[in-house]
Amino acid sequence: MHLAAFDEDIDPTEKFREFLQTKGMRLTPEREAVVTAVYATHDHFDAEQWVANLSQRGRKDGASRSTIYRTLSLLVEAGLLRRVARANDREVYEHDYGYPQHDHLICSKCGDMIEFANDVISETLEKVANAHGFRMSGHRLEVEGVCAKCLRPPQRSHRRLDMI
Amino acid sequence: MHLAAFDEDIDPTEKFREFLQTKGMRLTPEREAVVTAVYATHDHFDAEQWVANLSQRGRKDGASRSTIYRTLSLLVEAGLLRRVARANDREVYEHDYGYPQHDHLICSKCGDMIEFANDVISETLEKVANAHGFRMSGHRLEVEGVCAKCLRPPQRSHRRLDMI
DNA sequence: CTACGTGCAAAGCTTTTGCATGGAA
DNA sequence: TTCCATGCAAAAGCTTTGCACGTAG
Repeated sequence: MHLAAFDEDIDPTEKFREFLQTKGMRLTPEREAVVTAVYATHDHFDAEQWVANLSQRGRKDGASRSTIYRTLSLLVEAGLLRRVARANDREVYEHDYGYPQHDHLICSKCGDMIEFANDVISETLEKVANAHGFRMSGHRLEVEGVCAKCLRPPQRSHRRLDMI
Repeated sequence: MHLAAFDEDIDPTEKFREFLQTKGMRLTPEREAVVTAVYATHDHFDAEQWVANLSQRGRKDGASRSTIYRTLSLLVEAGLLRRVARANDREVYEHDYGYPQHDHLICSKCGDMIEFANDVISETLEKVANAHGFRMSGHRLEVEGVCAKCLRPPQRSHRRLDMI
């Protein structure tokens, strides 16, 4: 699946530097540490996860809590990250650059977030927005329910239902 | 537009009382004050709005902050309310009983929430969920962007752009 | 030398909770 | 008398901010 387009082949750090430049800001070692860290894998994450990780490291390899929060906001502004849901009262982030648009099924039992891509939804939203003269810049769709894994009755203890 | 179905013709307070009974709880004057208040109009609202309003009133006509928060959660459980978005760091609620399913366009300029109903979206979500063996219980869809009103250049002060 | 950045600690906010008091059944 | 409820004040928990100090250009 190759969805890369126009500017999506330069790496996130570079894209971030460009964004910062347009705002008269610099790509500091701390900011770079944050981009590198969050782009190392395509997992969903929240701010505290990286605070725990990055605020321990040496000076030029990590960043403080304040800097992490400030940088995450900048990354969202830059179009590199997307605030995609909320779990345990924390904002959940994910990459918004270099990956195809998608939404999530969120399991209320185990918290798992299952990604799915569906063109019908985005097309429909376009139409609805147009019909209202609304200029859509993005959306956030959280589908709540129980995932297949959690629906399967526990294998260990049979007959558990009888206990209820 | 008459969408009322099976049990949707008894009033919210009564439905709440039934729900509470199944949990061995009572419909107190405080709880009743909350249901009545939030069901008086079909507007979107957040908890603090009603804290400001109801916590001022006399004993049996209002409710304290704690009771309001606790009651709102019960109303969500009961299927009477739905947490539909988040604005200014507050949970936004709306009726989930007696009104057809819908989602929202949220203007990032003025904060306005425009309701829209679209069957294609719910149908698509059903399909996606089924395909993943996911039992969907609901969803939350927030479409971000700028509404028609805010897109129109301000009429009052012409040439405002020159001032920037 | 001037502006931008960082880190720390404190503040800000919404929402939740512990606890003592009060009331319904 | 036994639970369920309320209200108050405090706690919790994430995120933001004021401020003093550094440092790049």
